[in-house]
Amino acid sequence: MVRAPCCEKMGLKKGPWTAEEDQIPISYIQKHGHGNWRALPKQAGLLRCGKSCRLRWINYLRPDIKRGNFTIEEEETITKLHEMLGNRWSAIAAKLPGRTDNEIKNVWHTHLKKRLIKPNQMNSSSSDTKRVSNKSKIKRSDSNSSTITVQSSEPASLNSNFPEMDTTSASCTTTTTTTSSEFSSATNTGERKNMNMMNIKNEELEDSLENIIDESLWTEAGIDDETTNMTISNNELPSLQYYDPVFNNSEENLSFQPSTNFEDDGMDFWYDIFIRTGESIELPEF
DNA sequence: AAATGTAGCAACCGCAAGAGT
DNA sequence: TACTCTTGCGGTTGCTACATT
Repeated sequence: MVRAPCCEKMGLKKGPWTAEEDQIPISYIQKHGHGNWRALPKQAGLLRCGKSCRLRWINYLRPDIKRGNFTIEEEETITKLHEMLGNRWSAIAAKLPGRTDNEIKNVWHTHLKKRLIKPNQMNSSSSDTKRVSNKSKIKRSDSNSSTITVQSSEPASLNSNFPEMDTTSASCTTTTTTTSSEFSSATNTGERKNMNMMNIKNEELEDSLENIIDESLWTEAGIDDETTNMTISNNELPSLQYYDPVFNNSEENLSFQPSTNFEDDGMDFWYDIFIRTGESIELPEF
């Protein structure tokens, strides 16, 4: 199939829409609807391509568009849905009435992603906050005592698994940030409102970890099945203490207990977070 | 005050899927 | 079945406003 000539070659306008231009598709669609986007600008007398009209309508002119900043609830929804669906913006937008995929995509890239990545970016790319880690390790034990450890100072080799991520950040640590952020919010300053979310059953934990750290990551990292632990940095939450999540055998739930064992590098606080099911764990020596 | 850097957002581009012929 | 056309999606770009040096 021969590609249609671009807008400019057809003498059509590109770039930002004016208020006058906006009125044309609005009144046309009010009268006729938008059966055929390609035909719409011709019939409405607009020097734009159909694609541009469609985009303008969907992202801006639609009457049911919700204006204004995203609420905290909306942001939380986006974060959770993105965790489940990935970059399927239209699917995420479908769950947020009045919000467009483009808008959600922008919010994700400009706000939400940074919130999740920030701690680990410091870990991987900021020289003055870099923790000296003698080795990267990602290990997983058997299903009954699945201690997950991500301790990465060499994330570059993992980037191919997460092409959507900022190349300046560590894929490995970025991936685990989702988990660590949840831990942070669950344990920060005694605010335990998210604890229920983290009180997940063993299988769910396994499932969510499978989503967060897929098998190719383990392989790519050259990691075998042994022990695991996770290291994050966090100067966004200076009041956060070191928490040692200890699996509760009787309830088969994941729970957290504060620990006095934390490390101060001078610039940042660093936390090793252990996810473990089945039995209590021994903290390493720093 | 000017230059430079950064963030936010609207719009564009290329590709793929699905419908129609 | 093959081809054409349209639509929708996700990635990317470029403009503008604001912040910093």
